[in-house]
Amino acid sequence: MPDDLSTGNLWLFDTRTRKKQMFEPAEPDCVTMYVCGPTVYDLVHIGNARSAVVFDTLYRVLRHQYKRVDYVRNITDIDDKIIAACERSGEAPQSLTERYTAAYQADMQALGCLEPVHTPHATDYIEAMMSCIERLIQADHAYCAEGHVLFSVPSWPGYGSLSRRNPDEQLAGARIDPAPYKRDDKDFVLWKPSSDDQPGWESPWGRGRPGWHIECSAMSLELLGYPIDIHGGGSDLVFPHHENERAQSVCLHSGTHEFARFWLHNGMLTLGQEKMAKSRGNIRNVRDLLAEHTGETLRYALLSAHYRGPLAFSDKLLASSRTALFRLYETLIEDDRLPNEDTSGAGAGAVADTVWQPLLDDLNTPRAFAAMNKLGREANRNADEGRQALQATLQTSGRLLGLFSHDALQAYLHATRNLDARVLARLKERDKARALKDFARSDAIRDELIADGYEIFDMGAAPSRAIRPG
RNA sequence: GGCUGGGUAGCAAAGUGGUUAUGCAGCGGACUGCAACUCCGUUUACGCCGGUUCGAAUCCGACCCCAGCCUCCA
Repeated sequence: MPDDLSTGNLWLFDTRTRKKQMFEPAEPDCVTMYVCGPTVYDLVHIGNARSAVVFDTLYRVLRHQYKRVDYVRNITDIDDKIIAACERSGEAPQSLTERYTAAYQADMQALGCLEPVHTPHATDYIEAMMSCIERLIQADHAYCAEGHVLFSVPSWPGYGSLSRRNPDEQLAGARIDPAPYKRDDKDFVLWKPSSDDQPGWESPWGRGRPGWHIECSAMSLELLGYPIDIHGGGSDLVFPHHENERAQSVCLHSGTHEFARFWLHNGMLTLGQEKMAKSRGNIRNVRDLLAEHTGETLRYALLSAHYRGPLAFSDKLLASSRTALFRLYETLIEDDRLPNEDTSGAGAGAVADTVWQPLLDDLNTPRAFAAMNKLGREANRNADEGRQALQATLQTSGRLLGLFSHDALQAYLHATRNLDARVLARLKERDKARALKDFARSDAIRDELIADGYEIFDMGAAPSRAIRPG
């Protein structure tokens, strides 16, 4: 257990060493982080979003601590699944990938994710990939066979140490038929031939397209250099994707210099008892969820568990997240006004130490949330001076986690306070009836408004109010 | 079969040798004409069996169960 938390250092759990380690960038004040983004052949589901939200939160924490954070999240826009989707629908690949890239970016923005510093599209880096492949061939880590270029797994003894697998002990049977042109069953594709009707690029090995793993090696090298500080992604990418990516990248650098100083992996969302996955048909896509919930509700739900563990996703979770979040909104909103902000929009207070410390401890968002809830309660308990300071601290702390954005608060304010004339009139009527102690009448009006989805608040001597939390 | 993680109250989820996690839900109270909101209090816990210890949910050992990866996957 890190004793040095009090020193203000960030500790992160590294998949490769299976240890929580103190993080420091290789270059002081400049952090490089690469996170695997989506393959854009469909709308993303909430499980995909978890990865984006988790690493966005880490990005925010890093930005809070370091002057510069070069954060890259790629878009895979060349892939067999894209080709298959186009064959089914008849749509051109570029049109399909552009559509789903835009959808992804809109969805992630709705979830409060900041735009990464770079969002490279794989198809813009084909040259870089070919150059990597060429170098791997020259270094005898790759070979050509029947229009394919394959990475030779036995050529690098370090293979398997990220995912802690002994390649020889993996279940050999019941998999895809081992391609006859592979020297070793474990070898994987760097470049594969494309038929005339498939997307492809001319290369020294014929017209073809890159394998999945080489994309990330090439783009991270191109944009962030070598090595990088942090490589992130879902835990289902550890093997084979990150294992392969690491093998390629390390073999491009003499086979001895480590590629990523920290490997971070977020856990899976489960729906019922199973992992949420397209292949199981149990997905909830972000687009549909956003029709029923705010982006911040989804974000709160996704961050309510520690990023490395599984999270049981359900409508109940969303409902409780929404209630909890709206309660915090009400704590921040005073007299139907948004809280004060400084010019940067960061919020007027400082981040609470009780929120910050858990984040430094391997991004413990549940503990940070617990601290925020305590701040909120403390603020509600305080009538005056203390209240404002606590509100400011709460707001700034939430902002750090990508919550309480100006837009979200304003939208909430608008949605809950924007009462039509009929409702206002009924409220007034009810206040009048109450003043006359005509409670049968006042309660009838209240029941009517509640039936319409309003919550009624009596304010003592002041006029009563209604909001509609939706 | 190999490799990872898990099993904490109604639900979700932190914590990890002795001290309230937290949120939602429930219950009781204050407030209220009654409610709601808010606040205060509070009921349900640490898979099973042993062991170590003054003390274990937390450490050790065995066992049971669950999930993920080994094939595209966040």
